[in-house]
Amino acid sequence: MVDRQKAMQRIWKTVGDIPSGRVASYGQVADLAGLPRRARLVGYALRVAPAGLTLPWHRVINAKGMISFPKGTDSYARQVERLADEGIELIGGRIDLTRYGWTPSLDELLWKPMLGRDEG
DNA sequence: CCATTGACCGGCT
DNA sequence: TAGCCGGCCAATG
Repeated sequence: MVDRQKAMQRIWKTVGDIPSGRVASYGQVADLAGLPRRARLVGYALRVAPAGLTLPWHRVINAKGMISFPKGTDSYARQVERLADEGIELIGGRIDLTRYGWTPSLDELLWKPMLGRDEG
């Protein structure tokens, strides 16, 4: 249906739509990008993303609410720090999805501005 | 072409 | 919380 390249572009766009202070799972990003069951492709797309493309990759975590990089790696540390900068903290290595999980409204799905939204 | 390896997911124990 | 399993899809040897 969708070319791999096109699919990845959709993924990059969707990731770019995740508001600051919120997180989305790989599966959720795939779903919002119109690519159900393609969570793994999201991970791949982020990995091969062009260096010139600045994406909020740190806002993408796995469905368990945990960072998918092995703990102790530099990547893991960077992600934790970036999340902390946005007020997102880990408790027991996990992020509270009910609190920080991105729940895009219909408006957000239709017109996709990069306006930050106030958070509770 | 088969096997292995991922920035994954959901269900079950 | 932690582990195992089957499903999923793309890249690599």
